[in-house]
Amino acid sequence: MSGPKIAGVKGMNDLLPPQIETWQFIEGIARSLFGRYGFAEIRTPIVEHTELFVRSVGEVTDIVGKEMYTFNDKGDRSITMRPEGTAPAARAYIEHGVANTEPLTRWFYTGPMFRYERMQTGRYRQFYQLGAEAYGSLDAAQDVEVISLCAEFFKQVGVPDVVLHLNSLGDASTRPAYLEALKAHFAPLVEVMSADAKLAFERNTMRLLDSKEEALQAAIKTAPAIIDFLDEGSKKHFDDVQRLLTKLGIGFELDRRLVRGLDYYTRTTFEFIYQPKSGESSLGRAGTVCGGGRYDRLVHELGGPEKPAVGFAMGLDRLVMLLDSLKSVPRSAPTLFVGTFDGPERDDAIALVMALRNEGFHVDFDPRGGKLNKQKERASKVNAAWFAAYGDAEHKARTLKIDNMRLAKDAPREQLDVSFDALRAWLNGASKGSS
RNA sequence: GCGGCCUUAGCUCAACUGGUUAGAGCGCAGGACUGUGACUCCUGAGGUUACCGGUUCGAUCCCGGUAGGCCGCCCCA
Repeated sequence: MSGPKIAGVKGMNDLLPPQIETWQFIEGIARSLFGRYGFAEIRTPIVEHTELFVRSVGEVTDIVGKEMYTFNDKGDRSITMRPEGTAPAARAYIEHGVANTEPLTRWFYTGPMFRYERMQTGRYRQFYQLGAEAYGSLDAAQDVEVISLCAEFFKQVGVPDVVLHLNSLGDASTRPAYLEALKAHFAPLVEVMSADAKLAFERNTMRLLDSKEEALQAAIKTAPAIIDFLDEGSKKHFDDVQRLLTKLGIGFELDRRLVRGLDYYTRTTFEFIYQPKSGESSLGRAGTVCGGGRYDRLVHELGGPEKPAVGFAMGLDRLVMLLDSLKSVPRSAPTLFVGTFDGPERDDAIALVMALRNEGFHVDFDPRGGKLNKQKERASKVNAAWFAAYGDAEHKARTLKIDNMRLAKDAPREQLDVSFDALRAWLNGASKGSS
C-alpha cells in the first residue's frame, strides 16, 4: 500500500518542535509588546484580488512582475496569494470604513506571505511576517513610535546587534526633480550597464543606488542624495524624526541609498539590519530583518480617504534563524517527571499526574510504562528538572522521593522527601527554577 | 529569471586514482536493570549511495537530464 513519498512544495517549510518554540516565543513577545504600544491584531485572508497588489505594490516591481502566486478561481477571478501585508491591511481598513469610526488606527498582523522566488538562506516562497500599520497621523511622532516599537521588539526578543538605517524619499512634489537629477547623473553610463541596470534606469532609477554592478560603484558614491532635494515639509518631518529618535536614545545611520522596493513609500523609510559586532552573520546576505516606512498616499490610491500611514514588516524566518543560532530561547521542560510501576497503585500515580497538570503544573510521565530506568531515561530526554518514582511504598507513605535531574555528573546525589500534602507548595517553588 | 557549487543511514560526516559484505559518531530500539545517578556498558535495527538514463567487464565515485539544497546576481523579509 505504500507508494512513493510526496515531498512538500519547494520553498515552503514545515515548522516542527522543538524549533516551533522559538516561533511561539517571538509571537508571545509581539502580542504583549504591540498591545502595550496600542496596536491591535488583525487577520486578513491569505488571498486577495490580484488587482490590489498591482495597484499598491506597483506594476513594475519584481514582486508584481514575476513573484506572485496568481491563479484564476472557479469563477474566473484573478486571485493572488498575498506577497506582503500592507496592501491587504489597507484594503481592510478601507472596506470596513474604519476611518469613519476612529481618526487614528494602529494595527498589527502576523502570518504567511508568498513570493515565487529563487531559494536562498532566509528567503522562502512561503515566509512569515510580523507587521504593523498606523493610519491617521502625519506627525513625526508616529514614524518614531513605529520605529521605537521595532527597536524595543528586537531588544526584548534578544537580538542586540541590529542597526537602524534611515532615509527619506520625500513625497510626490519632490520626487520628480530628484529623479531628473538622478537620471542625468547616470545617463552617461547607460552604455556600460547590464540589461538589468538599464531596465532599472528606465523604470525605477532609484533602484540603481542599490546595484552591486562594478561599473556603477563610482557613480553611486557621487550620486545626488534625495535628502538634498526634500521640500520644506518633508525636510522638517525628517528632521523631527531624527530629533525624536535621538531623544529616545535610538541610534540610527543615515543611509542615502536606502530605497525600498515597493512603490508606495513616501518620506521616511527604514530598515533594521543584523550586523553582529564580531564574526559572521548567520543570515549571510539576508541581513535585513525588518523594513518599513511611510506611505501617505496608499490608502487614498486604493480608493479610501486621505489617510497618511506608517508601517513596517519583519521577516520572522530570519529572526527565528538568528535566535536559534544564538540559542537564547529557553525550551520548555517538565518540572517533575513521575515514574510508575505495574502495580495496583499505578492508577493513583496517573491520577496524581493529571491532577497536577490540571492545576497548572508542568508534570510528565511515560504512558508506556516499562522499566523504571527507561522511564528515567525518558525523563532525562525531555529535560525534566525532577524525577520521582510513585510505587507501592510511596503510595502508602503518601510521600514522594524526588530526585534532582539537573546536577553535574559528579555532584553528590540530591533526593528530597515531599509529602503529597506539601507537593503543590513544593512544585510552586520548583517550577520557578525550570520552565 | 541568470551564473556557479552541492546531494552517501533520522542528523553530522567517512569510503586510495571506478573494483565488488558502503563505515563512524549522534539519535533510535533492546538488554545488563519493569524500584531510580538517567548522563555507564553491551547488542541491534535503519542505505536500491536523491531520482531517471548513459559510458564501462564493473560506478557512491565518469557523462547527461530531473528534483531538492547552497552561493552570487536580481530583488527582498
